[in-house]
This record gives sequence, structure tokens and C-alpha cells, in this order.
Amino acid sequence: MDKQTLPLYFELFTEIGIIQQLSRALLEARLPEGFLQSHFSVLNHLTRVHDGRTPLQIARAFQLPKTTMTHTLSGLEKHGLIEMRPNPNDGRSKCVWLTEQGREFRQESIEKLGFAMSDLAQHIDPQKIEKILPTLKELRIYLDENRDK
Amino acid sequence: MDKQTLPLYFELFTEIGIIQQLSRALLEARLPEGFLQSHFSVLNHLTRVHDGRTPLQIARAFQLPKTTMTHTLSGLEKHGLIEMRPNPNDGRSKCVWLTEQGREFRQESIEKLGFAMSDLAQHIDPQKIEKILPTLKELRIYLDENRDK
DNA sequence: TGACTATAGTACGATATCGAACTACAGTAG
DNA sequence: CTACTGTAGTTCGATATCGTACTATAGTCA
Repeated sequence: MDKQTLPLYFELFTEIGIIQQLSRALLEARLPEGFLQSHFSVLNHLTRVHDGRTPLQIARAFQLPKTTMTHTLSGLEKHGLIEMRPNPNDGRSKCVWLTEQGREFRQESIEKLGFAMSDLAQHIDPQKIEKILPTLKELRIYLDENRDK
Repeated sequence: MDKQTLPLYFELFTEIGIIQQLSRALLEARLPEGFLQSHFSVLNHLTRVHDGRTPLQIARAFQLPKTTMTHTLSGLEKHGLIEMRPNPNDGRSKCVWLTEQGREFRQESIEKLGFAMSDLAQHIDPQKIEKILPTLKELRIYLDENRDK
């Protein structure tokens, strides 16, 4: 491998780590006390994709350990934002459903993010984001598929 | 803001979160028991930039709370990978120096990462990374500068 | 010099994260 | 049906992360 290549990837992962920190802080500052990015992300995922998914499916979507997802889901359930029901197709499994409260929570969070995001969109052209997303997806898919190498 | 724009940024931050998870797992699988990405990142930072930096400077470089950095540094110090000395210019502060062991640890970690990274470089063209880095940096800088908005 | 404000780092408590081990159910082969 | 293997989710313990509050030093201003 070229001498310059390794630092290039390190730089990439460092930038990604920093952006992750900053975007997390940005979001969490706008969530009610006691809610974290993890909670919002799950609610958003269930809305965007579809609810009724299993905890494991959700964990895989974010590449998180299933024990972490158990914890996050139990927090959401305790606040009445999701419901966990048995999976009719698999006695070991459960399905996660959004409650009306959960949908509202997500919607309100998104509205609170609105200012920050439109501000962001005015400074970082969405077209630039569109241009980098395919490479990021490609990278994510490659890392996912070669996880256990 | 355009209806399509908000989901675009969400998608970006989601991809970034997933890549962060995957790259962390990739790295930590190759570190000795008990060491985490945080430890490696600090050692790498001290090598790439320069050592003798203060804990706060390092925390800011990664956008981490200073209490988190205190914890990470104490772990590194306990393993003899760094040394904390008083800051000659500021009695409140300290300077963090790499030990020989610390440099070796980083070097060995990088070598263990070598296979995975050259594999990655063969599948995701470094030129693609070079193309997306400027936008990521721009985004990171914007988020940083507007953190408290 | 003294009072005030700001900053660097730490201590501490709450909770998030994660790996290992476990339980319960599913799927398969005989 | 039984044994075996695999998988979904949880429990549990270790520790990472982070916010709050605190201590010590710096800097500023009168």
C-alpha cells in the first residue's frame, strides 16, 4: 500500500468520528432531558423504514450490539414511545411498534432540529452531501460485509 | 428548506454513525485486550500532530468532553503509554508526552491494521476518499464553529 | 494588592455501552 | 419424537461516557 494511503483512511475515520460527536451533541441539545441520539435514531428508523421490525433487525441497521439495542428499546418502551409485541412468526422474537406518542416525539424533535438544519443547509450545499453519500454508502457496505475478516 | 433536504442530512449522519461503529469495531478487534479506539486515537494524534499537548487540546481535537479525556488519558498513563507532566506555562495545566512504549504500541497497532487497510484500499479507491474529505472537513468545521447556536 | 471572573483538570454519580453467559424457541436430521 | 445446532432476546458485570460540581491557578481590573 502506498505510504500516503494509510494516513488518508485514518484521516477519514477521524473526521467521521468528530462529525459523529458534533452531530450527536447538536441533536441531544434539542431533545428533552433523558433522551439520547440512540432513542431518536430508533424512532426515526421505525418511521422511515417501517415499524414492526425486530430488535435484532434494528440493531443490525445501526451496527450496534443487540444488548445495546435491548437497553435503548427498554428506555423507549418505559417512556411509552414504542410497544414491544410478540413476533407472530417466531416465538423467540419480538416486534417493535411505534406508539402515537412515539410518532409525536419524533415529529417534535425534527421540528426542533429544523432551525439548525436549515442553517446547516445554507452553509453546506445539499448537492455536496449528495455527492459524498454514494462513497460513504459504498464504504459502509464494504466494512459491513467484511466485518469478520 | 426543501422537503428533501432534511432527510438527506439525516441520511448523512446515519451513514456516518454506522461507519463510526464499523471502523471502531474493526480497530478494536485488532487492539490488545482492554484497549479501545479512544486510546489508539489519542496515541495517533500525539504522534501525527506532536506530543506535549494539553488534555484540553486533545479533547477539543476529538470534540470530546474533557472528563472523558481525563479518563482516557489515565488509562494510557496506567499502561505506561504516555506521561503527564506539569505545563511549564500554566500551573493549572498539564502536558501529555508519549513514552517509547506508547510509540511502539501505536506502531504495532498500525501494523496489525495493515492487512485490513490495504484490503479496504483495494476495494474503495483512495481517490474517492480524497474527493469526499474536503466536504467532510467543511462540515466538521461548520458544526464546530456553530456548536452553541 | 484584592476582588472578580475565567479556565484546566479532577472527583463523583448516573447511565450508556458492550461482551459473555444464559434461556427459550426454531430448524434440521435421524 | 429426540438430539443437536442455531438464533432472538435478556441478564449481568465491567467499564466508558458524560454532566455537574469542585479545586487550583490565571488573568483582569481597580
